[in-house]
Formats: sequence, C-alpha cells, structure tokens
Amino acid sequence: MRGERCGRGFFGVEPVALAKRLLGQRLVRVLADGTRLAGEIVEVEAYLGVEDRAAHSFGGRRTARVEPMYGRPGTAYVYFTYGMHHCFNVVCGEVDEPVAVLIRALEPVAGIAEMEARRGVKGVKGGAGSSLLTSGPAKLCQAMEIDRRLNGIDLVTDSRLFIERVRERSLPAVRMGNSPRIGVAYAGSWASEPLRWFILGNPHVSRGARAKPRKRARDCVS
DNA sequence: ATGACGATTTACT
DNA sequence: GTAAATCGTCATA
Repeated sequence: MRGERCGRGFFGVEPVALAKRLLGQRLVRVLADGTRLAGEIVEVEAYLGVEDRAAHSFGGRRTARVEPMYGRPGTAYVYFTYGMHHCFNVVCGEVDEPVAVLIRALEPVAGIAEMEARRGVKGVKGGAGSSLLTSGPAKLCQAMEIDRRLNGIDLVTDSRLFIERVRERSLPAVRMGNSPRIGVAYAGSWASEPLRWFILGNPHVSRGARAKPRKRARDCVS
C-alpha cells in the first residue's frame, strides 16, 4: 500500500494543526541502496516558536543549529543531542516563522528487519514488531537512519525522506490523546501546555505518553 | 577558551 | 525509581 506524497501545502500550517494532521500518516525513508523504511506516525509534539520557552527558537534565537526552523514549510530539522541522539522535526508555518513538529514515535510498517538491525539487539528485545523499536524520538531516528546528513533537506522534494498521506482526513478526535510535552521541564509554564498528540491505545507511543486523554480533543483539521 | 546543558535512552539498584 | 553515557552547541569571558 502506498499513499500520495505530502506537498508544500500540507506543511504550511500552524504547528498544532500539523501535529494533528500528521497522526496516522506515514514517514518514509529510502536508504542509499534503495531500501524503503516506513512507519506510521503515532506521536508528535508541537513547538510554537519565539513565544515557546521549550522551543529551540525561543526568543527568536537564530543560530546555525536552529536555522532550518526558519526555512520553508516541509524542511527537515534534525538535531543532535545528549552527545549521542538525533531528533527529527518537520518545519511548518511560514518562511522565517520558526515553528515545527517533533516526530516522537512510529509504528513500523516496512523495512522492519532493517530497522531492527540499526537499533541493535537491545532494540529487538521484544522481538519483531517490538514497541521498543521506534517508540521515542531518538529511537526512530536510529531505526530509520535519520541523522544530521538529512538536516535541512526539503521533505517535499527529497527522495531520501518524505511523508505519505495515507489518510485523507485527520484522525478522528476521539482517537487522539493529548498531554504536556516530554523532557521540557525547564520551560516554565510552557512545560505544562498540552502540545503532545498521540494515537490513543497505540502500543508504539513513547514512555511517558500514557497521559489520560482529554475529555474533548480539539477540533480536527483536515 | 571554558563550562553548562540538553525536545534521550539504557542499564541498574 | 535513579544514574550514566557522551559531545555539539551556545553563552560567557
């Protein structure tokens, strides 16, 4: 099964809208040898830019690292952290508006054996289809070989990494969970803003994503 | 030049 | 539950 590749317009929206429309879509990575890896996006977080103390672009910071966030919607922002991990964001909004959505977890769909090989035996503890394979922002980058070489690329045109729209409408609100973001305790009041979205009940969401669903998820954006 | 700190993961008590 | 791993980035000097 294959979906249509997401174009510029898909990404040119505010981060909360993109976060919700990304749920259930498919992230595709094509390796140098043509191997196709794919996963359904099951958990994301919105980063709101200059106002958002948790965002790398908080206060309008514009350093070499954060520069991709100021690019066109659909730009990949891949950064290295903790001396050993990579995280992958989809830039959205408008040019020069440094907002993005962090991809936090995937449900493996294709190339599972290759992902397991890249994660190593530790990641395969649960066997094939283990929820440990791509249940975290750095885990999914390792599994799909997403690193700084892909920082700044255009997801709309690059053949190595892109997003396929496998559902025309957003996931129904009743299937979405919503909670504060993970690992941003330093962000003051922004740490408690409910800007994480995930697919309720999906076993591949990251740890800490067990927050209770909101009584009423916000309106869907098609 | 230097030091503090991560949008994390894993192993271990 | 807590702690270690490990280094690029950024603010300060």
